[in-house]
Amino acid sequence: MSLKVYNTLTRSKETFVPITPGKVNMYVCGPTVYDYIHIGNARPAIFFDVVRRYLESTGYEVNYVVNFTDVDDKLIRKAEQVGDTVPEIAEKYIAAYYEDIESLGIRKASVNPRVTENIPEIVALIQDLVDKGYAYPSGGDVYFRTEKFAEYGKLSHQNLQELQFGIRVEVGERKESPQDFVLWKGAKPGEIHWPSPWGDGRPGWHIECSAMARKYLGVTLDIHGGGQDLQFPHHECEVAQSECANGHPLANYWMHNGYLHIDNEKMSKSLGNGINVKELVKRVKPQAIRFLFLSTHYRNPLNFSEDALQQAGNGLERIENGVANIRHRLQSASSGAVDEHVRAAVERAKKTFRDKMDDDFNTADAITAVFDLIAESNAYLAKSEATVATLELLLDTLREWDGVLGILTEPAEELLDEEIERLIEDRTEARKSKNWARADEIRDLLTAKGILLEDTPQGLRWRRK
RNA sequence: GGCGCCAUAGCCAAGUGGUAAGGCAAAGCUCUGCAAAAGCUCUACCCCCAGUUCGAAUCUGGGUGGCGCCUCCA
Repeated sequence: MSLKVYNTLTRSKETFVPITPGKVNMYVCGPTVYDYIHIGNARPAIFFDVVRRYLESTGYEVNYVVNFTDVDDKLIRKAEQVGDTVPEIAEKYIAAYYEDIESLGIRKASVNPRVTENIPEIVALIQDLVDKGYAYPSGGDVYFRTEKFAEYGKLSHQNLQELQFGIRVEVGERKESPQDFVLWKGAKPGEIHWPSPWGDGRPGWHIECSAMARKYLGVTLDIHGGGQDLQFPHHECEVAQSECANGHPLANYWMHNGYLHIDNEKMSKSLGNGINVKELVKRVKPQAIRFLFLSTHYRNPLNFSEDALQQAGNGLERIENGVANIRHRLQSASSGAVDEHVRAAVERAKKTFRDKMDDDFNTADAITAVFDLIAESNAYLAKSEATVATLELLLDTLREWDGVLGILTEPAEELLDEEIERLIEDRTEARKSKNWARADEIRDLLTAKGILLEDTPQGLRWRRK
């Protein structure tokens, strides 16, 4: 089975065929760095990280570009509020962004281009559009002449005539038509600005992605991703700009992840229900967050709640226990061939995992393959004999999957302090002499310290709870 | 006004024509000195009504309820 991707452009699942065999160019809209990222930002970050990892795991070389919008109204406002410059604000939140994505196990993109470092490319692109008659300067701004692009609306499936303008945002006075959008904004006095043929100013929001996508990945991308909320107007405008300038499709596959709600409400600043990644990872295991996000299909809305988080954490623990069970058994396993029943189960599970991921990245179903294999593994572990080869096969498989999902932590070899070591030994002695009272006393003592003791047929083991 | 999404067990959630995956939680059992881990068992008139079909959670029509976008939210 080959990879199928749901394409927003055609509203259907299509077989994925990259432009260059073996390579994938992927562009995902990144954050506007005026604040810490919240869990709504984390959803696409995690999901597209998984897309990238999966593509790589199947042999593709992925060139993954995520931009930073490091100058815009929000940054300018923030800078005014706190008395810093726009670049200072950007620097601060870009650093925070890197910390946050790392804490969530999100790998860095191949490139993270910034708007402010690509002004010449942006100006050149606007100039190109002006020259071709798709854009016009007006009062220091430059606007895109939307009705000149007949295909405008093809991505979000909107009809230009049916759109109602000015519902949410006021229509600018300098526009020829209300549906036109800004490519270059003339600077107000004192604002950060760059020179351009139309006067000092800064790029509009949409143009940056068109310019950077072209610069770093070429005129046509294999995959362009982002949150559903970007579909219109942002991505629609990108399509218009890029396709008018380049004469080629901007992207072959458009992928949009669904919204994230909090307690069944849309997450928004006005409701004050936003949750910072930084805050969250302090009290919740990052892997549990990934697990939660990946247990719902990416195009469906995801409701984020404490309850859901707790459930995800419990589910994850089952997988972690399964892995720990294998590791522990490894110490007492014998040499010998791989168990045939397990080998067959591994093959089955691998096929399921791959088929499900190939089906438009159905991570929710792929995770069931993980649970199935954990169940097989636990059953095998219950047998009196276990071979190292079999256990290694199980671990390798789980590791391979985790290379895609990123939901497991490799436990560091941790040493206990001497006092605890001594207590554990005392307890072992107490148990030998059937001094249950003393044994339980020590168990309770250690439990209070967050250390859980488990007596298994293969001997004692402990873990942190 | 236009475009679109969602509704499946107590909770989360796959499945989009062949008779309801998986996880969490709860309960019971097995194993166990105790505990943990694990295993087993158990839980669904798929929002409603009508239609198409040999067969519908799945397709069509009509409802009900919730939600989103319509020019600077991921």
